[in-house]
Amino acid sequence: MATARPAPADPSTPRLELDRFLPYRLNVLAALTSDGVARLYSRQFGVSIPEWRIVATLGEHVKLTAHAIGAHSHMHKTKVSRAVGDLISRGVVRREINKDDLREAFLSLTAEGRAIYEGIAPLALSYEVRLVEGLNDVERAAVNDAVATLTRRSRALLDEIKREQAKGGKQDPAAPPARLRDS
Amino acid sequence: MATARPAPADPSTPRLELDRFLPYRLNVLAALTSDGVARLYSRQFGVSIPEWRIVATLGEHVKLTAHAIGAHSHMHKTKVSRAVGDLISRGVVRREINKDDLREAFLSLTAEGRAIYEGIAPLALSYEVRLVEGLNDVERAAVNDAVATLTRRSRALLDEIKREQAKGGKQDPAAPPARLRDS
DNA sequence: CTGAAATGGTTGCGTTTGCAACTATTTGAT
DNA sequence: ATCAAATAGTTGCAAACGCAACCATTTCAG
Repeated sequence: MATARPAPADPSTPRLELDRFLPYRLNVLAALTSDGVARLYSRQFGVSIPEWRIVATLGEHVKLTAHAIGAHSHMHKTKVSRAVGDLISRGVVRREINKDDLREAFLSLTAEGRAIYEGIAPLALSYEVRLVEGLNDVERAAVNDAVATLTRRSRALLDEIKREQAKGGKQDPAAPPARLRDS
Repeated sequence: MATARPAPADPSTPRLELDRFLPYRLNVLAALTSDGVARLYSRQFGVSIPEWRIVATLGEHVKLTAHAIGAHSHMHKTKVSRAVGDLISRGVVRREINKDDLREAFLSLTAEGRAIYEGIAPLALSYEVRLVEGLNDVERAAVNDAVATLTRRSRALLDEIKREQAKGGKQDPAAPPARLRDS
């Protein structure tokens, strides 16, 4: 039975405050920026965020398998599969089976797809410019470093946690899978 | 008919690269950290991320309306409504109608809810500590500043964009609502 | 050479999501 | 005092999500 202290008022242990909590703040920030960019393109180009990620990835790399797109754009393979299917049926993306490995297929942008990419890319870039305008070069570098460092660190940390849980993780088998979705 | 230049090779316009694109990078980072923290608590406490946000918010503020929780934790009111309903039925949260305004109700943690909060909070804080370990004080301050500045800026920018679109936004009424979900 | 394991990709399914519409109550204008 | 607009919160619904299971093909071990 857990003894519930109603707020310990203990100054030694720092209290958790959601809006000082980094993962939470990062989620809010990420959502704000995504929302912003998406508003710039989704309406006039009729492209959702997952779709845009695919188009953007193919815009950079010309020809990729679905697997590679997923790896590069951090999307679940089913999400890629369905979005790609949609984009193909809308004539944005083209599929071409790899004859050397019949399991996979190379995906690329059609002319229409490239037009969409060329249309959205400047909008996306302009969003980024507007986002960091008001920062000087040093501050911009600091932002970039911060994001890079945290990403590296959080990746490592996630692996650590996974490993920890893989070891001692047979404790509470009654607990549900606990879907890890958004923030 | 859109003329699709197959990669302009124009060095004056900077090309878009997804993994240098700040909104994208922020989304990846946010997802990584969320995933990490959630793994620390979801299994042993049986609490989802939206639920944890509610518990955390109530842990700090003791007594809030659903509306206030939503505003504070950046969650859609239907998400709050359903998660709260769940938490109440599980005895984690208590609802108490405001007699001065019968539309709303004050929500607070039960003893069990507080126990969960007291259990998760240190885990969350330890995650944060591990995340920024290896950074010196200056770098930590830089991270905090960067997140704060970008959040402020992206909020302002989003408002600008909304205003722009509210004005000239009657152009393409055929475009679908374009749900703005995750990244 | 054969069969098991691995890999690329799709699909069925139950859950979660957000939007729109709704109820109930309060506020504000006339 | 009355009625329209605003606000808190819930719910129906369709879309989107991720997991697990699956098919097809390739790789690898013995």
